[in-house]
Amino acid sequence: MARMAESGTTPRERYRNQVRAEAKQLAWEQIAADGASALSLNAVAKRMGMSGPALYRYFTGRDELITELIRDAYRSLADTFRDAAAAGADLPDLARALRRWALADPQRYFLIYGTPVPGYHAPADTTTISSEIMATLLGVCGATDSPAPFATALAFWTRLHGVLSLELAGQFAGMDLDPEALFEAEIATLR
Amino acid sequence: MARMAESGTTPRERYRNQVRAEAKQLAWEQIAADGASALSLNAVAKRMGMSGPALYRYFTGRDELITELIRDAYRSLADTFRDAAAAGADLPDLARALRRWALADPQRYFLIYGTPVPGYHAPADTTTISSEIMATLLGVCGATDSPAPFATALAFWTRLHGVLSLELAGQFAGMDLDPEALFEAEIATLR
DNA sequence: TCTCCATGGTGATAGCTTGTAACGAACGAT
DNA sequence: ATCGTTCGTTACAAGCTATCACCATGGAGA
Repeated sequence: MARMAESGTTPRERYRNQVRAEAKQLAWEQIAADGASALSLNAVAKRMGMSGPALYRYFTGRDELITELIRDAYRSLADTFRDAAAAGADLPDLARALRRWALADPQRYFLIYGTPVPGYHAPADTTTISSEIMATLLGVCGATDSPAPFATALAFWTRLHGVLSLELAGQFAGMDLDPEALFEAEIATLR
Repeated sequence: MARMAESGTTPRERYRNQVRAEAKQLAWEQIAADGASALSLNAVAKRMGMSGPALYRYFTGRDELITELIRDAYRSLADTFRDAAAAGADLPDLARALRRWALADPQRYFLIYGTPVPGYHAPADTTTISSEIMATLLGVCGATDSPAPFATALAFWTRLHGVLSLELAGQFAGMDLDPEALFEAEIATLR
């Protein structure tokens, strides 16, 4: 075993990472189609051309795969926020970036902010990324010299999650509403 | 077959309703403990002392049981709102009644306003009850002579759902926050 | 180059789930 | 008392998670 520069550049590890990545990709598709509760390791494995238990060489079980997806979702949102902030976004810009990110894959949003599973406890590093997200948000609130940055950040979080999650859940369906206008209206309340 | 006054007062129907009610009760307990996705017809049946497939005489399948629970949840919330409104509640009172109702059984709240299952389509009568809930809310908004009742009702819905769902999901866990104070602060924004 | 072992893939198996089918018992209406 | 609907049972198919034993392969070192 050559230990090899510690970054996974061993041919074996490269292949391993490739398989894991492909599995996660298919898992995302399955989740987008039928929701997280319908995610099946077996189905993913078969779609990859290998038989059931093979995937257990790559993930200890269904839980680890889902946890990995949750981690990726957090990471993706954190990156989106970081990029927006780095580009000099103000609060409305950040809000719209959030909505775009959520609309791109609603189930990904719900994986983070949706109905919690009573038994599940998020691993430490996801809560770390969560803090990173809040920190970025707080930074933008501070840069916009709002009177109370922390209160503004909280309002950003709770109010935008309110409209956004209801929109994504399709709760505005029947009633004749424009979700985007509603979202913009909530943005306008943030100071 | 005696057709009997059309209300289920036939001994057979009484028993049937009883079994259905007990099954739903156990289902609620199971959902409160492990979430809706972990609801198992089999487990409910066994807990009732009867063997697996017996429950299929009472529910066409898992979906019908869950749909029934969703219906009951809507009904319960509609009643809570109706009672509050009848007791002359103003907007803050109604908001606090909502929070109490949600905290009493978070999974019941999420059954209505939580992560949607991509395939599932709610039956017509639940959307009817949903409208009833919105109507009650709109009525209270009108009675409090707010400038724009509909806009106020919408803000009530989206903002309170925002804080409440994050609280119920445990998203405020790590950070040193008082959910009730946060909820009250959002109430104060409703005019 | 050859050996050898960790790695990866397979089928078999246990135990759970949803649901259907076939059979027998019980209950109630006539 | 009879007779048919309803109810509960066991048996079964198909799917899932997850573990196991076994076999092939590929890369690291001699």
